[in-house]
Amino acid sequence: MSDKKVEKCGERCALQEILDVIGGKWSMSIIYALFSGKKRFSELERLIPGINTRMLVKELKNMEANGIITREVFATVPPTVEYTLTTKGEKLEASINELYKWGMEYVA
Amino acid sequence: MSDKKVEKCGERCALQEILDVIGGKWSMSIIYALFSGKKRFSELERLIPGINTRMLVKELKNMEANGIITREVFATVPPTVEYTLTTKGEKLEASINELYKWGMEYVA
DNA sequence: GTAACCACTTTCAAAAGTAAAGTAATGCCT
DNA sequence: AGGCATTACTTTACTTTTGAAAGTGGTTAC
Repeated sequence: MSDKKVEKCGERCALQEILDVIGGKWSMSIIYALFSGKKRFSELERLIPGINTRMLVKELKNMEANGIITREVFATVPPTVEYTLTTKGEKLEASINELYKWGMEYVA
Repeated sequence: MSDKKVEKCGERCALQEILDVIGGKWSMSIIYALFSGKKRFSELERLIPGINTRMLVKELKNMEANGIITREVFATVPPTVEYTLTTKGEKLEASINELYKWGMEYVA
């Protein structure tokens, strides 16, 4: 009766968590961009070609809610916001690099 | 002017390829199910709770087009169709297992 | 004073996803 | 012989998500 989540869905639960974090169309690009250190909103926008503001905002919010990034606001002028990977986020590096290698190898 | 794809987008191209394959809402679940061997359409439907027929069809077609699964039809009655991972598909196992471990570790 | 910078928000159309029912060929049961 | 089940999908109608573009508000450089 304890260990709820693991007991309840185990494998599939992990899968759900993963998909919620990296399943989105842009999440992986964002995480990838953040591997090289914290970034401001506009930096991310420039680093990820094709993304639009709305989606970047949404994904960042989702990632913050999922605990894989932190958002820090600076009362500068103009205002500055920095996004950083948490430990949980950083731990995705191995997985994403693996996927990445696969992608590089299999681009037809 | 040659080596088009690599030259044109390099890193980002690999990312696109990856997302096209595992970025869809259900792709990873399907690939995961196929790691344990070929499956029929209805087996996949049963193995992946929550998916609907239309989406399963769509994802399978997409995966076939992406060369990560093969589709084999048997003229039995009722007809049987088997889906199998290609080598390209199988090569995703390491990456997905990595992600998987992450998911298991960080399910809050 | 007006144009630009930053980090968003809003609006609306388009694309993607979901649910549920339908299709065609056959076999099994009664 | 009629009806139901099985398999692998289609089709239709609908909801949700995403995308493109313009707008907001405070400040500062020109």
